[in-house]
Order: sequence, then structure tokens, then C-alpha cells
Amino acid sequence: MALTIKEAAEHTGLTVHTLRYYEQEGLLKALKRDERGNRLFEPEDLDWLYFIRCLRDTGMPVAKVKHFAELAFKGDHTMRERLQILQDHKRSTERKVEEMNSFLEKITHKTVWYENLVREREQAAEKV
Amino acid sequence: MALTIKEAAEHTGLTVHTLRYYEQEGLLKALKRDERGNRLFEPEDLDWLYFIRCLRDTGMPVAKVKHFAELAFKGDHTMRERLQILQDHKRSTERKVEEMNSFLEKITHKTVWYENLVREREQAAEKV
DNA sequence: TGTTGACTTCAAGTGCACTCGAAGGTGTAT
DNA sequence: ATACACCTTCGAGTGCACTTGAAGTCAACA
Repeated sequence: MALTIKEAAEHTGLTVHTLRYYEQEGLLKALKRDERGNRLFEPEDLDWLYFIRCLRDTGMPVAKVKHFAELAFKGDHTMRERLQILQDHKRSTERKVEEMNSFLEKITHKTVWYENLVREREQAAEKV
Repeated sequence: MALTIKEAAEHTGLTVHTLRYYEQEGLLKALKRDERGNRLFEPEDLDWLYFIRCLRDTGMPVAKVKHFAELAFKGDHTMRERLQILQDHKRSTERKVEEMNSFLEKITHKTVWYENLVREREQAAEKV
């Protein structure tokens, strides 16, 4: 049922180092331990880690994820603030995606331009 | 015609520090200087900087931009290699955008979920 | 029995990309 | 004349997010 740190790492795509780092930074609420003190990751911890990945991979700094986590651990009365953070992050991610798309367009243009140039040179080479 | 470093910074959205850093790292070909040794940014330098921004803002590391720059400075015989780099980067950027979009979806879901929860609590509060 | 491998802690190290500070030169405005 | 805003170089410092190392415990396998 509960996973070891290694299994949790495999499931989330994070390293065991990063998982320990996240716990120590306060991004995870105190994990259960077995008799030997080994960390146990329960399904809800995994869900939380997937969500952390979402936030991190869309550019939220660890410190901000930590803040969000602390609010979540405090209970329901922090919901409005958490909602605000999510809405802001959603908007900033949307902007980022738009920006990425416009950069992607420029890169595509340049690529096409290069492709044409390379093709021309090869045709010119054939004629010789 | 040619811009000072400050003006170039304003046009490209980079800082003067970053511009000097880019030159020193070899991302820019030797800039012209005025009588006093001050850098002069010509339109083609600006174009190149815009393109660098494209690459950087889509996640290409400085070292790789540098490699691309060096190829470009070497002349036309490096075109195939440059094309290859651009094609690869284009693909990796496309993947990144797709990933961002899927993360964005999850964040949107979570946001909506929070919005509903907050609304419910407020309605419950009204009844009391 | 010994060695392999997974886990633990704590602290220090790394890599990237800036970012800043010190020390100094020059041109224009008051 | 002196202050201010700009520029220069070189080298060191910063911030973030890991990442690694050292030193140790424990259980299972050959």
C-alpha cells in the first residue's frame, strides 16, 4: 500500500534526493515512517507530489509551493488564499504558454528559412 | 543608427549586465566600438539578440546558444548543423508547450474545484 | 560471515545564469 | 568646477534547485 522512497521516486519521476529535499523544505507534510524510520509514501502523498510537479514544472518556485503547502496543512480557512494563488498561477502559466507559442512561431520561421537555404545549396551543388 | 548598450538593453528587454555577459561568453560576435571603447549595437546585432531571446526563453542553455552562435560565425558550411539544432530545439519546444498545456489543464481543474468549494462555503455561511 | 543494497541524517558542493561591486574614464548640465 | 549619468573592465557574489558525499543502520542473500 505505502511506497518506499525509491518507489515514490519512480512513480513521480523525481529523484529520491529531491523527495527528501522536498520533505525537509516543508513541501510535504510529515511522512509516516516504518519501524526502522524509513519514509512511507501513501497514495495521498503521491497525489500531492503529482500536483507539486504540476506547479514546479509550470515554473512555480519551491518557496511558493512551500507557502501553498503550508496553507493547505493549516486547514480549510486558508482556502480563499489558496484559490487566489492558484488563479494567479493559472494566469501566469497561460501567459507563459502564449509567449512560448509566439517564440515557437519565430523558431519555426527560422527553421523553414534554413531548410530552404540548405535545399537551394544542394540543388546548386547538383548542377555542378 | 547604432545603439548604446543601454538602448540595446531597452530594446531587447535584457539588462546591460546580461548584454556584456553574453558578449563575453561568445554569444555575440565582436561588437563595434566607438572612439572611447563603448559598445555599439547595430541593427543586425539587435536581430541576433532577439533571436537569442527566443532560444533562451524557450529553454536553450547559454552554452548551446553559444555553440549555435559559433557555427553561425564560421560561415555557410555550418548551415546543415545549425538547421539540425533548430529542428531539434523546435521539437523539444513543441513537446514543452504540450506538457505545459497538460499541466495547465490540471491546474485549471484544481482551480475550478477550489472555486466551487469556496462558493459552497459562502452559501453555507449565508444560511446561518 | 561478509558483502550488497536500500535506507537514514546532516552538511557541503555544484551548475547555471546572471548580478553586483569596485575602480576608473568621459561628456554634458548647472 | 563639480556633480551626474553614462560607459569601461575584472572578479567576486547571489539565488535557486538540486546533488553529492560522508558516515552510519539494517535486512536479505551467497
